[in-house]
Amino acid sequence: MEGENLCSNSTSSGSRWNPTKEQINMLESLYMQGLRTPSAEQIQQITEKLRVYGHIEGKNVFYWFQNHKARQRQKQKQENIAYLNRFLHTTPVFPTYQNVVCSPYYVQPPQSDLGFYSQYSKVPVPLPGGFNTRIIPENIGKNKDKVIHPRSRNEEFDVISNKKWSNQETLDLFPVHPTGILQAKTGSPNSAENSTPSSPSSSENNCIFGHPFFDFLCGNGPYESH
Amino acid sequence: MEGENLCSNSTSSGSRWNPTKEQINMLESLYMQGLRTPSAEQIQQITEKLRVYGHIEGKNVFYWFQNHKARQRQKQKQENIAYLNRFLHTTPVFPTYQNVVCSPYYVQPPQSDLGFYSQYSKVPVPLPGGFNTRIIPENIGKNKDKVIHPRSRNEEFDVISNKKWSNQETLDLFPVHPTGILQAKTGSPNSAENSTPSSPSSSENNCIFGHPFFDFLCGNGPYESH
DNA sequence: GCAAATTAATGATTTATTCAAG
DNA sequence: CTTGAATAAATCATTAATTTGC
Repeated sequence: MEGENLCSNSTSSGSRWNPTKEQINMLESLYMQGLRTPSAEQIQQITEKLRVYGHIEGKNVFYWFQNHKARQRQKQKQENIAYLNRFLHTTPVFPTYQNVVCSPYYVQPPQSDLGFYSQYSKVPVPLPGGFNTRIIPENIGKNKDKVIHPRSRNEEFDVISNKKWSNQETLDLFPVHPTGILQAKTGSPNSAENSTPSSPSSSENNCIFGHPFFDFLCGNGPYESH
Repeated sequence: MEGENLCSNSTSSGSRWNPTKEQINMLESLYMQGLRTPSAEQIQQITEKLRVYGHIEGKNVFYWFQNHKARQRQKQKQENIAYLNRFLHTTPVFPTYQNVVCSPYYVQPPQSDLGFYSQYSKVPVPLPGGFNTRIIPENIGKNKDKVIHPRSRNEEFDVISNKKWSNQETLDLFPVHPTGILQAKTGSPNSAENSTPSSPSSSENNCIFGHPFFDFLCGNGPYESH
């Protein structure tokens, strides 16, 4: 607990970077400030700053952000799902919002990258039940499968959506009993957490607001092929 | 104020849904949690929950999310533009980050889908400088194309070590001394240093979460936690 | 109290996507 | 339609925690 700098590789030649507490604290601090994908310049500067605490290279900083971002995202996803489940299944009343709003559950995502652009932050999020069915008003109770097509997004409102709604089986994400609490905190990294590799996602759909549902839903026919 | 339930169409036969305050509050709450494009199941459940406050159908929920998402996006876009303008025209220096970070301008993107996919929330955030170079470790210093190889990690760090990484000119993002105080740098921003659209500076923001903020930036002193 | 044996974290790589150019 | 840049997702591998037997 004392010699902090005994850091990592100072001794072990250097198999892998082993950050010191100070380094971690600072990196987390930056992350919290909103930094997500530092540019080369930023990495460089950060690295130099952190070097006073022990050996470190730019790539370590780069990887740290990559990993941290990805893992925070996973954690957040779990929490969000848990929250939603609780909401849908147990809360008769809603969090009223006036006091709440910034729900604790949703802290992470602020993705506002401070200085980066985040390529795509899509995280399909495997919804438990056979969700992702079709959301159109009409279908709201039924399901269909129609895959739409990818990439035709528009700036304003994306218009498309590609998803594959398959009817999956109900994952047990949603607890049967309302009493489930979100203790979450997964325990095993090993197992596959996201079993669904590619669930596509879609985007916002088009729906034409003037129309009574249907057309757009079902009638997605025309979309260009990219 | 009194009869909340006089909700919508109770009177007008049913021309169109007229949400009650409670319904709106709840919908917004969900939206804030990150919900963007609820699945059919979710819509169904939400609808049932909200029904206690007045007439409502699944399609209403569906449309509400569609509209709300679109409108929020528009609003955000305007704000981003406004920010950029401010940034480009007035701030010579970089927001140091220490105080800044959670920029207000960039609030929207939180997109962490609860169960939705967020297509891409790209808001490229016009980075001023010509950042966005390449951040990969290899490149971090090197330029080239040496692609490292798959799994030959023993090799030491083939190419990756960043060597040339250091010759950049120091951007003044980070104060030179770890002990620096957070008075930000205000130094000289010459280059493109900005990658962070950050906040307007407002005043207080620093210490947030228990983290030291960039000590390293400002230099509050290293301390270890735990 | 150790140190081998397990398990949990997390650093480092690889692979797949996505989108923009050409 | 092809290719390259950028990065998210998945995976691999090593280190730190912890557990367990002595």
